[in-house]
Amino acid sequence: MANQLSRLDQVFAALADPTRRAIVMRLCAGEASVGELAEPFEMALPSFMKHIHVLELSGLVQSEKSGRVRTCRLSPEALVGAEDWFQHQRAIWEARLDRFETYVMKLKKERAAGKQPSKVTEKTTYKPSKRKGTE
Amino acid sequence: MANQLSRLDQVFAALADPTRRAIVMRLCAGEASVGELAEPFEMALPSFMKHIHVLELSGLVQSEKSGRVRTCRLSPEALVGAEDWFQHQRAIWEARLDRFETYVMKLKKERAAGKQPSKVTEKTTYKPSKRKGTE
DNA sequence: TAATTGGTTAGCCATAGAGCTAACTATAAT
DNA sequence: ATTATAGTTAGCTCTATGGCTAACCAATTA
Repeated sequence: MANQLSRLDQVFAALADPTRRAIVMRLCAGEASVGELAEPFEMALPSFMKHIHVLELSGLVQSEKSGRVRTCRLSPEALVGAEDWFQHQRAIWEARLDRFETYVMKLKKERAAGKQPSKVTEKTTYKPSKRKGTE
Repeated sequence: MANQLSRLDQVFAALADPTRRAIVMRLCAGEASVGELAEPFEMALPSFMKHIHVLELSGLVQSEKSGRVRTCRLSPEALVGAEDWFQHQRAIWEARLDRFETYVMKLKKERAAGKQPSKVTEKTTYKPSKRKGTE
């Protein structure tokens, strides 16, 4: 489980490089040999191989050698895992937005009732009473 | 547009660090000051501030100083942008899977008709005729 | 006015990352 | 049996990253 976290480290680190993202994109369209993958890049093969290796370590790519050619394919679990992380964050984010909406609604009602909204200045746009409790 | 690509670099690089992912997760639950954000970490403040800075450069976080306290909030566009990247790859990946399904269907029909499937060995599971065309 | 708090700047260090060349291995092709 | 192809290994450079301490503002608070 703690291992899963470091797996996310590796996946995001792998995707932080444009060459590696291009490789992943290419592999989304179907498997390919190292040579085929390397062709569009002006990079020396050993440098390119390092990228392949990083992708394999991250779990994004699997490869298998048959004869003298190594064939690479996408291993989508890692990709999906990273996507899940975003969706999870968005869920939290949107839940907060919902709470914010209801908060704003309450403010509007208070203003409609002529009350002073309790200390909301321009700077502190959203300041829930117990900020510490949300961690 | 090429700038968008390097923006993805920065977003993924930012998210590759567990400290920074934790900060983003924390900010999903609502804005916070640098001090509040730093508190759970055993890191020296200047080190922590570097993480905040990386997050700001990536566009994931915005901050504003009022008095002597700097308040940070999530800036969700960058997050959504990265999520989009995954969804786009998955769309391509799934389209290919669909094509693969129809390919397998065709194979099955051929086998049912007693034909030899044209050169599909155990190793080359999916080998569309024109692989180069898919780039 | 003096002391505290909340960040910030500057500068150092150690490791990791991305690139290279050169030399090597093993499988195909001639 | 050579030669060519497809990767691989080893080892180097250079820069970026993540961490630290020490010293330094600039707002609050006492």
